[in-house]
Amino acid sequence: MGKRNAHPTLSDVARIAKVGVGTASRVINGGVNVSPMTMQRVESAIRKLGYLPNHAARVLKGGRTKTVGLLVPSIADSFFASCAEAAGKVARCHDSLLIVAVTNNQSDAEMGNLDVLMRHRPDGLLIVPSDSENEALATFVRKSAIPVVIFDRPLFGSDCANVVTDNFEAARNATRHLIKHGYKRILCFGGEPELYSISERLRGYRRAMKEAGLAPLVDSSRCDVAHLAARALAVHLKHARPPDAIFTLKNSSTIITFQALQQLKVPVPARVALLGFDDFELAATLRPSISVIQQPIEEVGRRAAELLFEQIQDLDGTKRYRRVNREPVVLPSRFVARRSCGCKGVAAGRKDKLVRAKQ
Amino acid sequence: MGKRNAHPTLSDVARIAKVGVGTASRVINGGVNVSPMTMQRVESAIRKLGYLPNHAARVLKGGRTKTVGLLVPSIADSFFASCAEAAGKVARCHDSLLIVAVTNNQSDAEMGNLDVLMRHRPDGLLIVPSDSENEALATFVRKSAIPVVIFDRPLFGSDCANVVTDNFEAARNATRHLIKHGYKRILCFGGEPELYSISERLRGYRRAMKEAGLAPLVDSSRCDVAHLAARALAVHLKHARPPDAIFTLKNSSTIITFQALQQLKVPVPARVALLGFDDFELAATLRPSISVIQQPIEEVGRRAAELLFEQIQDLDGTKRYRRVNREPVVLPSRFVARRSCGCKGVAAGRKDKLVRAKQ
DNA sequence: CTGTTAGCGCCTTCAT
DNA sequence: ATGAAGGCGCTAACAG
Repeated sequence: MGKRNAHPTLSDVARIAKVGVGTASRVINGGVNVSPMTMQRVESAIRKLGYLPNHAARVLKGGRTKTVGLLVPSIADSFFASCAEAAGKVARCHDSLLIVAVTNNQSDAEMGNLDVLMRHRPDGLLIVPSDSENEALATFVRKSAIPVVIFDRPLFGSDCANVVTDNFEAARNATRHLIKHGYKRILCFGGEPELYSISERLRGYRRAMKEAGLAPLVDSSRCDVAHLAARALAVHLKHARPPDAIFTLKNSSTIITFQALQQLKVPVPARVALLGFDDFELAATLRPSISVIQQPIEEVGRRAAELLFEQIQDLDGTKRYRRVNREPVVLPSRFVARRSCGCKGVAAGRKDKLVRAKQ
Repeated sequence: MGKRNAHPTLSDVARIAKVGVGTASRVINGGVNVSPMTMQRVESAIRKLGYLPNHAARVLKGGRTKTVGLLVPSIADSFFASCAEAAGKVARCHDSLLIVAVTNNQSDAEMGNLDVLMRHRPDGLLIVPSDSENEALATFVRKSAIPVVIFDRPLFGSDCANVVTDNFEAARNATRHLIKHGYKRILCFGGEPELYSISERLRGYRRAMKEAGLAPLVDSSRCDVAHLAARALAVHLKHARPPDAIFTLKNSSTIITFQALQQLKVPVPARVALLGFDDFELAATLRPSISVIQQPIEEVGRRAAELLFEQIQDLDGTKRYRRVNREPVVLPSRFVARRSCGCKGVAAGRKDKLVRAKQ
């Protein structure tokens, strides 16, 4: 029974095949300069033993670890999950695996987990910074011996590649869209403004309002909890001059707002229009369907990973890693007009493209 | 500039601190038998160098790798993403990291990725088998030198721990619920019956129907594509005796069915009731709200990981790994009555618990 | 073509 | 309390 034995080593293989370890090594590495017959013997020994190269030993020899660290706020969040999947695909193409750590958007957890991650000597790092101004993280990244790509948010003071979406422009356009519909009192709601992406969206909103000569109306009160959000909205709605449209700054805000509106029995878009940043699976199925800004989620993950592997491969050529102080890659979002903003929405019967394929 | 240098090693630290590597080693490992002064010197050297223990070297010495392999169909799927997050939390408590590989439910990719995973010598494996009857996988698992926990689905012919939900019972109960409502022609729709969990649900449905003396009505046609599903449903609805209720076997089927019904302008539940397996974020927000069976998703991931670490720790005690041929852990699902099945749903104003917290 | 050997970074005795 | 030395599994360099 070769069952549950400790892992066989290359010298086990060599012994069984009656060759030297060097030869055995050559075989697992493509078998150059090995006679066909020897090759056969070694290969059968490998099969017989169920030999698998010990990754750690290879790493120790100074090679690539064929792992990439992924440090994101959460892996259960659909946005980051999709990014992770896309990045994982790219990694697999480079024969690499993802090592995942989560931050929950907390800077202390972030640094701690980064530390743990680094012990595994990943060939590169894919990071969504919990805080774009995290000085410690920026310093770490600057000193890092391995390539790093920051995505979804920037990291100020770091000099590495960065992939984000056009939060500002997209929000500005979306707000303009609402303005074109004739709405005057557009409430900008939800989202934590300390996150860079949110603040950019907020800035886009403000800009568009200003350009149109309208007074901005912002409520950044935490709306993580549905009933709190409902209460906050109720207050706005009872105002002497209530908002005639709401622009929500993130996925969950949009959903919570919609739920609150539904609960308050406020007709959408008749009395209040709704437009959200970030698409979600059922946005087209809700009644009314929700107009949104759709970020190229998977592309964010993919591009970030591609950029990372480009740099990793650069390292193979030159001895020392030369940092390319790239301009941030800004991926365009796309406005999806559905009904909640007052548009007629997509033609009936034409199915709307979902954000991501369910399997 | 200590910038972008290769990783400093323990002997670098020792040199700077003017001590032997042995002493330096003792310091990073808790510092027993080290004088406070030496300790200081070494610690400052560590900080100065930004030293991080090389994981690979430790592994090579024969210790734990502090990594757990996670092999799932997809990480973008909300079910597995939530499982992964929960498992990751448990792993972190054990000072371990998750190495992720995806299978896309394809057996060949599965074995290949498993191979890559194993090179990293994870301390244990968390697997969702792409196919419960995958003989190769079962054999691998049986021979595996490290603990394995299979979850979400069983793996026949493997003797390891298994965490699943009560697919059969939950489906049976749900079907009974529909029957209690008085529906006679209940269509069971969607889901690929080759997946064990789906087939169990189907079995539960059949059982309940049989017990009630009703004729089962099953349509397992692929409903991955919305318009195909719509067409299939349209056919059923045009039937001389159309179904008066639909029981969908998985998340995406439920959603697609709902969309199709909406498009066909079939009133729910008035003309056709709907009940789905698996909750989803907006199930309570759709009109009508969708009654579902809610699986304890995070608990699946958590329990699987806990079971795994139990076994990993067992290994520390005994030399050899003793396989505990555990009974499968069956986690109970919960029926959530909303309106689509004909129930009055949760009290208005009471917010429904979401499947998972958005952040 | 093939065998032998020197480390990679670390931890663990074993002396001191 | 500390330093020295062996070896974990592997690859690359060198000798045959």
